[in-house]
Amino acid sequence: MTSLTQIPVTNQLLAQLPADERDVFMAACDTVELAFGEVLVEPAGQITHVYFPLDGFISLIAILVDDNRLEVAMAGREGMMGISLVLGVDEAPLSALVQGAGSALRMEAARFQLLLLSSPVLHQRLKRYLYVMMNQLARSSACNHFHQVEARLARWLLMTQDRAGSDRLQLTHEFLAMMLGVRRAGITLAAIALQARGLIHYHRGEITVLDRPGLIEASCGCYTADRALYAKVLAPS
Amino acid sequence: MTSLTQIPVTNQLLAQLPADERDVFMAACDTVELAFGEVLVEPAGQITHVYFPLDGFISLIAILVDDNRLEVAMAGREGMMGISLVLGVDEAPLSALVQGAGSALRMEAARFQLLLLSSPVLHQRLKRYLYVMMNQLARSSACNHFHQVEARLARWLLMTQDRAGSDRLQLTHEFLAMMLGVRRAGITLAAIALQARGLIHYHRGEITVLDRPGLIEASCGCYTADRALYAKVLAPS
DNA sequence: TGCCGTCGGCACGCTAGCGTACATAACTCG
DNA sequence: CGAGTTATGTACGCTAGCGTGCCGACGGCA
Repeated sequence: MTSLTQIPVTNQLLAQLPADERDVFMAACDTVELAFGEVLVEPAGQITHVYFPLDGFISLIAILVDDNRLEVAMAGREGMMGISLVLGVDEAPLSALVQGAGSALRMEAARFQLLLLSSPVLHQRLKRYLYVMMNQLARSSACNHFHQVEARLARWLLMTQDRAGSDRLQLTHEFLAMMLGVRRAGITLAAIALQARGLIHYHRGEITVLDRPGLIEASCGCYTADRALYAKVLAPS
Repeated sequence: MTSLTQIPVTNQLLAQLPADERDVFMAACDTVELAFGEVLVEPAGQITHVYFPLDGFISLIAILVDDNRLEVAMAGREGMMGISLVLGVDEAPLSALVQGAGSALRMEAARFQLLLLSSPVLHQRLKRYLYVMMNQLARSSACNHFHQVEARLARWLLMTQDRAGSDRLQLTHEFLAMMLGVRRAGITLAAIALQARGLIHYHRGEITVLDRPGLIEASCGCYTADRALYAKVLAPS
């Protein structure tokens, strides 16, 4: 637990709350560091805390009964982890893996559910976030099915860059392969192609985004569509 | 055209409500017939009504900006259409296509949102339904990515049979291809394989399920997983 | 009875991505 | 510096599914 004063509240779900609601809410949070690779919750496990990332970010991963796994969503400073509690269910549907180290605001689950009752603006905002997530899940479903690895990789890098807030991403091909549900060798080929086009540069576990507009063009429209929906539904009112 | 059993004309989201809540709710509904092929709402369109299917059922289809489309969920008598309103958003995220003709209870959107405020049990139940849907979306995402057409077809037939309440399904290969996001020829091959194993029989637009346990075995575990989650989260309390 | 639209079987070459395996290169740490 | 570990490049044959097109069979309807 560290002091709140160090880090500005950059979580976009909390940033625009009315001052009174936000103060009460923040006072009930503590700030924690998320370590890369940390597993915050396993599927069917109990959600003990909610997390509002500040500069860390989290991959939400579906695990099938045959143990195939695929990243289905990401939660960074635009979102939160533990959204199921808004629906009154404290069982985690997905695995949550810290993908970018950094800080997050954390609150105990029971306290969160209580506070929600007296925070109408936050509550409404989280419901809208849930709506966006459902859409993104649906879109990802089709995207993963139809689009090629290179375009999906481009999309994924853009999503990660947004949440990392940096053009340098700590990512190995191996890790990317897990996220996209493809072979490591498949990522290597796609990465080579993106690098040859001057869109990224990478070297031993670090990928640098060189040409963001170019990367957007190389990605499928799903990246832009997701962003547009988020902006529309969660615009500051 | 008959089923093995008489269909109970009840929607499972409404069936177990306390009598007072249910009576109020039902009184505000009217019963409508859903015609096969009818499009209840287009993505980005406004949700004007919610539907609680009785023996009809609806496919929810994601449409990408490049016009690829894929069924991502189904709503039959176990569910509803228009769930976004529970989140306070009256814009449809997905296309809703009537896939099985039949009846449904319908209510105007504004009235639904009002009634929700005075129906705590229904409200809680619908939030739980939303939780199940999110899970199913996530699972489908991975399923569509990893599993083969034959297994996915088996899963899809089982899901459809549950909602149709009959072992005879009106389905062409063409239609199935659209739902699963594959070629018509791909469905033909998968259907031939399932028929050769004695699990189904089909003939010009009608598929009969012959061996349900066998079909479950031929499907990926995703069918069973979805059912188990629904049963757990939406069990009669 | 014959016509025609719909439905399903099948075949062709093609491509993306698979599973696997091995080689090199770059860092880490003793 | 040298040994071990990690990250990436690449190659092989293989498979599922693609896009397309054609054909026959069925069945509704005149």
